[in-house]
Amino acid sequence: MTGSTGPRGRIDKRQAILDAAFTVFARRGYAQTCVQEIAEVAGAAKPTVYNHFQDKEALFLEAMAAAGETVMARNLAIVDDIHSPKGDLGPLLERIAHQLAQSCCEERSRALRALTYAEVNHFPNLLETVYGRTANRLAEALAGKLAQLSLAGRLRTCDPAAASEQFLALLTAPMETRSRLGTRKVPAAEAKAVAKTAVDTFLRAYGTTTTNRKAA
Amino acid sequence: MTGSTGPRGRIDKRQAILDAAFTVFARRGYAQTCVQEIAEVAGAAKPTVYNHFQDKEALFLEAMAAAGETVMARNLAIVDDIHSPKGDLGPLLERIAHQLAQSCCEERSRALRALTYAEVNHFPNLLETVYGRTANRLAEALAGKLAQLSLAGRLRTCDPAAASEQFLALLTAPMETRSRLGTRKVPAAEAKAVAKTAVDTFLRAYGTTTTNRKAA
Amino acid sequence: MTGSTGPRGRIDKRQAILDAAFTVFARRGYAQTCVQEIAEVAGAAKPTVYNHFQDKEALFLEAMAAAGETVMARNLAIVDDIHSPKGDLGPLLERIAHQLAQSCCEERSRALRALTYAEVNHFPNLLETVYGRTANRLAEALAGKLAQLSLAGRLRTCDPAAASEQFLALLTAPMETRSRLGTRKVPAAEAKAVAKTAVDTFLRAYGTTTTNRKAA
Amino acid sequence: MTGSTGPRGRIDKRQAILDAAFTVFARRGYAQTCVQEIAEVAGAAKPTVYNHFQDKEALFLEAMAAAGETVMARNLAIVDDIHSPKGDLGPLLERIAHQLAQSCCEERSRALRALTYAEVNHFPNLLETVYGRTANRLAEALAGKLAQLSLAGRLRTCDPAAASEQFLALLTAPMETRSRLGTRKVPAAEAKAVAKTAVDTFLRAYGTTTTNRKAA
DNA sequence: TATGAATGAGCATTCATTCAT
DNA sequence: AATGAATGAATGCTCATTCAT
Repeated sequence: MTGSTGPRGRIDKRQAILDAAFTVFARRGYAQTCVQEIAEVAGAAKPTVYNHFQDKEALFLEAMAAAGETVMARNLAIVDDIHSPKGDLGPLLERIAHQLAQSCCEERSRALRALTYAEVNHFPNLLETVYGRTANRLAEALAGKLAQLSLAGRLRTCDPAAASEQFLALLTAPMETRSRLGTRKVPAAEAKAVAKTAVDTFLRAYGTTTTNRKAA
Repeated sequence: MTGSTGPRGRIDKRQAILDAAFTVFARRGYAQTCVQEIAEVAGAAKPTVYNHFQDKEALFLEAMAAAGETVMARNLAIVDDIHSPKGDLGPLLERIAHQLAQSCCEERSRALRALTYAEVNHFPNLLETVYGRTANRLAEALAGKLAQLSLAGRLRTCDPAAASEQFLALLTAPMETRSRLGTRKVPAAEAKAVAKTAVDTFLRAYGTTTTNRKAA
Repeated sequence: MTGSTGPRGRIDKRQAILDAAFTVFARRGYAQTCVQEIAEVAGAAKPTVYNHFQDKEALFLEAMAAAGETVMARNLAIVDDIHSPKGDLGPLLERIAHQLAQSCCEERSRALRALTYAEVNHFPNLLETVYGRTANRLAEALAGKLAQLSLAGRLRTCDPAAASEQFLALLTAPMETRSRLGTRKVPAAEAKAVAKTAVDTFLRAYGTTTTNRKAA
Repeated sequence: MTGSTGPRGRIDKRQAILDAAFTVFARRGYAQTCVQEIAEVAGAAKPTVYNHFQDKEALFLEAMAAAGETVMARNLAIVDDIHSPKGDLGPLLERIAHQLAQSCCEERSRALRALTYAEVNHFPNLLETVYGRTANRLAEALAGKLAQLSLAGRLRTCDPAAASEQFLALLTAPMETRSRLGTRKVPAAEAKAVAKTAVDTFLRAYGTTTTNRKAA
């Protein structure tokens, strides 16, 4: 017995609306999205949407924040796997890089970026609620890990923030191009190659002799 | 003598509308833009807009293509300045990098990217008419230059396309972050620092001993 | 007690819009009619019109069909009164003719004809949905009655369809002229005279000796 | 020498516009017609139309009047052929009837009727300038001829106006139906049959023994 | 005279939002 | 809480008409 459907129903409905909202916003953009379609996708009536959210703007911001939360959690989990390995650093970083590449190409992630980009003029809050909590947060987490590797002597002494920024740059920018702004699915092999090339360049720039790169 | 203003009126009006259109589309996004505002900014009446362009979509696409043309021309001109210098490669690349960084942060450039990103689902043509003619074209031009440097022994043997892709990645992605998706003007000093760091990493990864980097 | 006004509201509104639509279309013609005026006449807001009908075209077609339905019902009822009388056929036919003359001069009927005539090029469907269900249907019903009279020996043997066609022609065409295409109300006396002359000619052409016309 | 093309050109242009106007008005109806299309069909520019005619309304009225003139002339010519024949009246009337049937089915004629019908509310003048000069005028001319036949003893004593009215009614109303309001071309054979049936009924009602009908 | 260009006014249609149930 | 119905406010687009050449 899961209990009465009363309070549970509400929560589910609210969540369903949030999910539907992000889906439709992602598909059409903010202005082209009509609340009617969100309601339909959520399996609710239009007024129900307004019972849960103040208006279209609020719904958009909440849906974006929620999606940002999800994306960030996944990315942080990936980065959190970084540790100072006993052997080569390369394979570890490549695995991480590949996972991040996959993650940033996934639909929700792409939509989040596109919507933020498109609407940041109209909703400056997105910078904090979304960008700050995803891109920035990820860069910080990665910087932390890189600092540890640096202290452990596995990377040369450097500004971890800059290193993190460049690691992500070498990863995300090429993936963006390869996916044609997200309109094309990047084959796993290509994503792996991008990750490998990124790590290769990264280690050439930031590695130490103890990094034990193959090339060394 | 600039000639009579007679026939000029037409061309100027059309151009004025195109310019106004890009300005307003950049400010508001495609759907939030109303033709009325474009007309006002262009100093014309609404029907005049429709005399020159089929409809809002066509106007958007033409305005985007024109802006893409402009942006591309500037970027290509910057890259075209690359040559095999007698002395250090570093200063040359840093100058190029700085100019590109400035260029990609400039308003038109940013708006073009944001609008393409936001509307590529609705107007798949943008991929060709805008993205292909700006980002891709720039990457190709840079790859050509890097290939020459490689042949000249100033860069290690490498895949010039990959090198180009990474050079641009190290430049544009950090600038994107620093400018907070274009909502903040990046100080010249910061842009210069980004350029320097990018070139530093690039040369560590792709330079040769004859590159004569300071660090060497 | 007519019951709660709750669910009625919907049906009434829709009907009110249909009625208003026909009124305004009749007054102005299809293209000159603006939905705004229909809404006003119906006591509704413009979007309400669009909640009930797909678009202006659909509204027009439904309003025409509904009006056709009404007109047809009345005309069929009139014709249905024809029977084989014991005495003279003349008075009966004259009564019927007079009623039909009145009916086809009435505003709704005239408007239906005029609108069908005017828009049949743009809405070929009108031929079926309106013309077929009014003019044609009436002619068929009358033909049936005339066939019965013929079998009863009250009319000479003839093609009932042709007789029906001519009976109606003798009635409607003159009424059309007399009413100046519907811009003038035909006095009852004049309508009666038209009916009488029509029946007179009809019986001269189709009557038998047992018809017992005065002239006989 | 036909002289300079100056004044001639103007006249031709004006006529071309009038013709084009009627063509397009007939095709689309008054309100749906845009001056642009008239200009195109006439091979002129829009302002040229306004150089010749005050505005759209004036153009419409003139085009209608001109078309009415043409139609009337043809119909009067047909009726004018009626004379008191030596032999049977039937064949003569049938020939006349057939010609009138053809004439009233012809495109210009139909369009004139439909447009008058549709716009008589908006342009009451049409009643005089068009209807009066076509339908009424035709009925009068025919009445004159029938009066002569009556005096000549070839038709029974009667009200010639009523006889004329009914003759035309028996002709035009069925043709209207058969042509599905002008959307279908009535085959010559069918038109001939309608004419024959009309004349048959007419002579049964208005003929005399000297009419020498076959049936007699 | 004829015309390319420009415009004021208007209209169908959509949509976010609110009532009444 | 959820919804069918209703609406005020926009917005894209068209068209009759007028300038300026």
